[in-house]
Amino acid sequence: MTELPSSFTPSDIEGALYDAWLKAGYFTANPHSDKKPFTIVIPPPNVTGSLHIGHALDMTIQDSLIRMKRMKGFEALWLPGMDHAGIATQNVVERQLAAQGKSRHDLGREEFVKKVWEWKAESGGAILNQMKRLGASVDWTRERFTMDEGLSKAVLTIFKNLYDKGLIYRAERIINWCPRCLTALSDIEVEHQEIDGEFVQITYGDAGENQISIATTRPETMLGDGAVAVNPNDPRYRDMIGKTVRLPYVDRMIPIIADEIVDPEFGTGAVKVTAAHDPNDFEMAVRHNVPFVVIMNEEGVMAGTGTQFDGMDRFTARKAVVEQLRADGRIGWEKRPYKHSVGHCQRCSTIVEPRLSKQWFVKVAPLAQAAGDAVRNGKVKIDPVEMEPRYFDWVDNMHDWCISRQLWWGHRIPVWYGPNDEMVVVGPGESAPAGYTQDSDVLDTWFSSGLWPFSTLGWPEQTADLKKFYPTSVLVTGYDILFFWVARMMIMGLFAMDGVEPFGVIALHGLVRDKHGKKMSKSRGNTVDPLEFMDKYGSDALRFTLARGANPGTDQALAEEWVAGSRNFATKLWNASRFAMMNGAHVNGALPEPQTLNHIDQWILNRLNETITEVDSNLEAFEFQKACDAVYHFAWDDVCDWYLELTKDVFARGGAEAEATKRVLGHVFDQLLRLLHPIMPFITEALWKPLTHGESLVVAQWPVATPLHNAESVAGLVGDLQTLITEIRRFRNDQGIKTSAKIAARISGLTEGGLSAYESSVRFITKLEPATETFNPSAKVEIGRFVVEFDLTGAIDVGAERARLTKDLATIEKDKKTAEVKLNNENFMAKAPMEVVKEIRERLDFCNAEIERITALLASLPKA
RNA sequence: GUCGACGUUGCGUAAUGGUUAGCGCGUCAACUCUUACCAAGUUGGAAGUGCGGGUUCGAUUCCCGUCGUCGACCCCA
Repeated sequence: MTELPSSFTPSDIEGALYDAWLKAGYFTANPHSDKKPFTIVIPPPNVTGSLHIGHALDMTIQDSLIRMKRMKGFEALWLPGMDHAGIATQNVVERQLAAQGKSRHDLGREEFVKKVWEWKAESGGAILNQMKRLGASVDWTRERFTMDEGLSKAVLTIFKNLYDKGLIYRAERIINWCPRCLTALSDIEVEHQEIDGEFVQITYGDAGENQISIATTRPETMLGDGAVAVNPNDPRYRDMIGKTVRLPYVDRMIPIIADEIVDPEFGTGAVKVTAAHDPNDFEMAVRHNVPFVVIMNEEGVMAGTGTQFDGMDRFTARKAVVEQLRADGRIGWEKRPYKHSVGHCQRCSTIVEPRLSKQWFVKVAPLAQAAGDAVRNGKVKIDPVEMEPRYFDWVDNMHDWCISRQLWWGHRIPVWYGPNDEMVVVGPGESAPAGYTQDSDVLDTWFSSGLWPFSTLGWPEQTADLKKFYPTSVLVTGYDILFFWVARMMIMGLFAMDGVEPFGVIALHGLVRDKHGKKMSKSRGNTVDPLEFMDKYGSDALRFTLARGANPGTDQALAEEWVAGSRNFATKLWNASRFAMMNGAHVNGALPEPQTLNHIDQWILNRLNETITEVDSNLEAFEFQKACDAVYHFAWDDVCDWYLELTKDVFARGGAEAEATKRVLGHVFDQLLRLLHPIMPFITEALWKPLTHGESLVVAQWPVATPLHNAESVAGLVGDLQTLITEIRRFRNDQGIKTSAKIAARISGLTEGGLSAYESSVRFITKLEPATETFNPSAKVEIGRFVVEFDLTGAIDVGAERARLTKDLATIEKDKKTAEVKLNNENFMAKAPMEVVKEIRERLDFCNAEIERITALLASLPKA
């Protein structure tokens, strides 16, 4: 009945199955259906990106949820897309131009942007095809890009709305400036790194005038100083407050001011105030009316100081300034190297220059308040809850958000300036008055990706999609971007959608680390390529490995061996299904009434039900590891190792019992494959179709548990059967009897134990022949109420048997002692709960019985 | 600097105030047998709660300290 090849080759089936799914339109959501919606928007990967193992994990989780919900009858929408990644993308294209000896300025803005679109068409979005390899059941008909027309309109709309409400403003501030990318950066685009710098004491003022020593790590910025600050309570400097001191080289008199923020213990206790090149100094300058002196151009080159240092790069100038100071005897102590942490551009690692400039900002306080409240009042749940403090930490302490970028690739700020400094914000469909020119900057990419959960559904239009699928059900992402992106979506979603949250649950997972729990990085050389793993072991194996390692909010380790292990699981599943089908497993007609089935069939149905419950509840709770473990052990241990082995004897005997078992076997595999489908979509589909002749697992119904009445007694009976078989196997193993060797044995106690019907199965599995007339029992194993006597005709290894029994005895005696100590402890007896005391008493009784039994067995062994 | 997390067999992890601390990979041993599975499989085995103190009848679990690892945030010029 089946043509399944004898081994499983993932690459033979994956591509074809995915194409068939697409062709059938299974992933396309219908906004007009009566089904309840279940929506996930993909955290949009970068248009320049390619699939790394973190994406693979993120997508595996999302796909598993979506596929399960789809099977449960939800109108499931998983919406894919990408963001335009302003700086990263612009850098890629600029690098290409640089290779031809050109810069973007040679092309001009319009041509350059055209070039970027061309690049996107040619090489952007490689990751989308890689998602297909993974089996992602996303709705490709709804693929979105943050620079699309619709999403751009959303950006304009929200900009205007925020501006009109006074939540966007333009101001001159100190911002993080990258002198290489020539753009402003937000706080989160700056990475702090420890570097070896210098810390130098410098004396200001000439002999005969006021003099004061400051200390700095950035000597070159002295040229832009507007004041020197001291602590008002510092006795060393109290008399100097209010006086002025001469700043060398620029020959400017600057005041000595007093500010509490100055730490008398640090450095010299006197701080230079460079208002235009340091955020703290900026604050102080505002408090004390210190002038802002800009001493560098946008490329970080000294300019406008009127000194010999003009034209030098900031780091060259640093050396030159120190040399000059030293020559002039103004240097006191010098600490070099001086380790301190300095901000670097996330994209190009250039040291960030704090720079005074006019930028656009979002006033986040009221918005962040709402974003925090949505979680505080339970509208949005963060899973796991332990991650909540991190979220609050962030949203409750957010600085205003600098959203303008001096780039060409991105959404251009919709503000136009008139000839006399007039300013208008131009919304969608509006146009600027004649003679106005548009702001040349673009918006931060996060500004548009913050709109993702609703801009992708058509907002600001009131589309059917928006009505059906917003708010989205769950957002799945790594905890590492909880603040970067999630907080921004909360802010934007609550604002744009009148307080309706963008998602109900934020399900956070961890990072994928290497086998030893170390962070993967190119410099460490411990990165892994998900595509390579898919090639070698199949997508299902990679998905299963990732899902099986995923505990909410915690990092997971990954090693190639684990992926190979999952591949082995897939192979096992393949062969077990082949076995089932070869033996006539089917799903035709109703499942027989459980009470008409043999105990083994009843037992496996019950284990199936338990597994369904476990998998279902754990998937719903994002407990992927537990769900995977449950289905893995059911499939391998219960089904393959026990059930299939036990059916062999049933099939060999044939008859009505075998016919019933074929139906049960079909049902078990049918349901097992459904359960596993969200996590391993390909192999399950490939097996399920020939087994059931159904249309597709993608649209098959999710299993529902139907517990049996006598589950417990059946479980007890099969448990006894398993113990009996295991003990016989162990005996055979201890005795060094070959697996294939058949030996004669007499089994007693089966009738009393309720297992008389299974003697044939036991003998089949353990290769025991019935006792004949010449049977000569030479060894005995007691297993509870069962006794197995073997005819080994002198072949018994008494030493091995004695060693084993002695060891068992020691273990049980230790247990007995533990129990006795407790029971003899007056405090324990007085204070421990009754159930616990009862348990310990029963334990003691059990130990005594075991000791008696083992002792007797030892005594019965022939002397060595 | 501030805050946080974590320390369970060789490695990665799970659970738990009270029977015998579970699982995967690895490892050791034996086997590969009639109806599935040899880049595999079967069977059996060995091996673990960092250290010190406290609370408790009882701590791997709760508390404190310590050591170690990792992370986040911030920054003092």
